[in-house]
Amino acid sequence: MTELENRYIKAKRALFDKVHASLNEMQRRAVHTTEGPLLVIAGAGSGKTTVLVNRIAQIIRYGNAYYDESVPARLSAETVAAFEAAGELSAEDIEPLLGEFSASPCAPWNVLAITFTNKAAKEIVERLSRVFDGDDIAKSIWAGTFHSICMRILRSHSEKLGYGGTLTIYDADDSKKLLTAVMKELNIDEKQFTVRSVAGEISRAKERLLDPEAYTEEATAFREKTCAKIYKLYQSRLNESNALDFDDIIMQTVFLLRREDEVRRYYANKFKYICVDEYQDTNHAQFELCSLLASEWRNIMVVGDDDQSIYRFRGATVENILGFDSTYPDAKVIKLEQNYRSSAVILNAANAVIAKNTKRRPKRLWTDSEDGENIKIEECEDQNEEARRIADLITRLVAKNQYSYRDFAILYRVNAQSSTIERTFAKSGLPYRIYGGVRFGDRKEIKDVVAYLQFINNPSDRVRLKRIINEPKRKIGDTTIAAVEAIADENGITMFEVMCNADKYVALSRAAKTLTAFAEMINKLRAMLDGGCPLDAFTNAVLDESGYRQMLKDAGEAEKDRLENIEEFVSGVIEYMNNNEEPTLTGFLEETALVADVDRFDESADAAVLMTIHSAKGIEFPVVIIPGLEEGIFPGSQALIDPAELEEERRLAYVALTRAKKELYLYHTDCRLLYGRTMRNPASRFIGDIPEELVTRKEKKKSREYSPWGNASAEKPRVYFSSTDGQGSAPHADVLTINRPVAKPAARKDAPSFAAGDRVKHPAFGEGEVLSVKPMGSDKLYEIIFDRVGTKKLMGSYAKLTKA
DNA sequence: AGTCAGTCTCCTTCA
DNA sequence: GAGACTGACT
Repeated sequence: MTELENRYIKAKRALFDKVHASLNEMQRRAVHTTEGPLLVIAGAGSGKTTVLVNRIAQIIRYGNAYYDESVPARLSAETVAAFEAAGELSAEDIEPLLGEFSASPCAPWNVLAITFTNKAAKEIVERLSRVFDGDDIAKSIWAGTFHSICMRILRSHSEKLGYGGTLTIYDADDSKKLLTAVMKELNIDEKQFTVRSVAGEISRAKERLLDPEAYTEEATAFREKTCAKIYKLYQSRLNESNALDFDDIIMQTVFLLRREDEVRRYYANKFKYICVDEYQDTNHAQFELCSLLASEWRNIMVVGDDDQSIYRFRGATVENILGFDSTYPDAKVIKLEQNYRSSAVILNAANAVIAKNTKRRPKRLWTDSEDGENIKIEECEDQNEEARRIADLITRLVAKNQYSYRDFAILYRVNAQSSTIERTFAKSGLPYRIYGGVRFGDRKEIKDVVAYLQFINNPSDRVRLKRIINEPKRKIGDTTIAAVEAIADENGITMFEVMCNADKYVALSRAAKTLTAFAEMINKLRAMLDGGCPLDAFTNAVLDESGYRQMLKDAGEAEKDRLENIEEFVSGVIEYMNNNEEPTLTGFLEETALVADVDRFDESADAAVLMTIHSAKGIEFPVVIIPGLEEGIFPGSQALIDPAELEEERRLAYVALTRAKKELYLYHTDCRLLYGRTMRNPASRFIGDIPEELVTRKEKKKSREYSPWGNASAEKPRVYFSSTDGQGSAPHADVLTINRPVAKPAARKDAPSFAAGDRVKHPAFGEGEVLSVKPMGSDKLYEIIFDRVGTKKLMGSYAKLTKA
């Protein structure tokens, strides 16, 4: 290397260091390592997304310019002259020279970024738009979930797939329905083989890229052989309906790339740079997909944290991230261990808990930040006291103006824990939001309407046909449906074709009229669509022609919510039309299938957040509260017998602890009512793993005082905040006194009172209407239906209600 | 075909 | 303890 070249490289690197001056050393190294396989182990809160975004920006701006090999064979006369004039070139001087001849900048569409959630993909695109000051570049990179990327590939090569007509995606619910039908058809004993377990088995087979034939070959035990039979029929039923389940989307893409070498070469050449987020959550099929896509350029970067692998139960294999450097022996490994999120105390506690795992890459997070508050551990009598203490804590800290409600997150192991907490919060008027539960797209009415659209779009879809054929009621019962299906199978045609010609089949004579009427309606709607009817008008036509809307209207008050949801769905269609230049029904349906929820999680509301630890991954909160730290709950009961399961629970605990920025509160109880049973469990081993010097324990009140009714299941405590004067309607007068919160939420003696029918406003829940008022001592319990969040019960003196 | 009562199940979850 | 599901009855 000549003297000049050395000076050139030095100047070049100075430039890149300057561009990324805000990053730390390791982050910068990750951003600059653009060539070859790269594994980035990104600890919790270590700036993973920042690295990902900056690295993609670096690639698009400068290609492989950082690298020595990218020194031009001969520096141009211009550069040589520049060096001669300046002696040493500064960072600024080198930039214009760089782009011209040494770097090979990379077109954005040659970059592929794969994530697990739409939210993560969206965040990458948004942050890139900010870097490039506009959408154009950010929108042209291929960024998306595994499933959306695969659908994009599958769609472009549908002719090679062997599916005829329009593809349909079956969600977990549809798949289970089909599976139930298949198992019934094969006379499988439902006691011995639950749909749930068989669905899991097939899902795992697909994750391991075993098609029915390959799976059958592997099957030895009776159980596997039975599953093989089911899998075979299930898969052929999917094919008949032109349907893919979620696992198919990945598996069929891998098969396509393996089978069609020119397709593989096309994508592998196209994607010069590949980034995979949350690599610890990938399964075998996803691993294989990445390998195939990276097979030409081998510029594959994977980011993840083996300590945060918490999806083993859905097929993720930590081995992918643990073994990345043996899959790619030339891989560079960079660890991001500086944490920018949590206090030192929180971080040390998390380190101590995770250190007990054996299957992990050794690492230790560190931080520059201060020690911070000790971790508080509280022991309670039962889940009711636990919930009350949590409510008190939040109320107290908010009253001190230390935090707002939105700064608190209550993270639990199982959803069943949420109900007690929710009830307690509602009673004290403490604003909260629950994440999880029934999603918009999972609601029956939405699934029904989507099924109509799916069926019109793809009339071979049997599962959706069965869903809508008698909804609203058309007097087409199970017997008729079974007859139609049998005829379709015999003649190798679709059920819909049978229905169109129902009058020609003797077996259907009785139902022929209703069947043809249904078929005509579908054909009419199909014609509207083909005639270019806009999607929103079309959706409305479907709702009217099918009688679905009328059915809900007729039900009146009982189905008011559903009717509203349907109208919201139509708004969703309009939104899709506004966001897409060429809106199509197929496009809309695919988006609905792959985008779980239009984030209905209102981040702006000032309310405490309730969610499972799993759904909290990737989010941070100033104060994290973890209830239920008991053996058998967290770690869960299965973990007590299975060491691998225990390691997963430990990782889950690590994720939970590292969500906290400033303060951490851990709760455990002596006895707990869960799933209708009262249990007594010792405190979680994870509590014991935290070094004592980081902990402040809060003494339990003497149990005699706290539990006058003894066994929690013996008598249910009712209302604790029943009145401000102690004369309430609680079962025991002393209960009321003793259970009064240590620091009560600010009760308002002057609280305005409302009557049923009044419109009221709540700081967190928004506006609503009072449904009923029950006097409780000197206070009132309101049942209010809020416009946005539904019905809540609130105590008048605690809830900050105003007239709307 | 629809309703009601008894039965069963229950971890975590994204596409 | 709650919700989903099943099966018998009308």
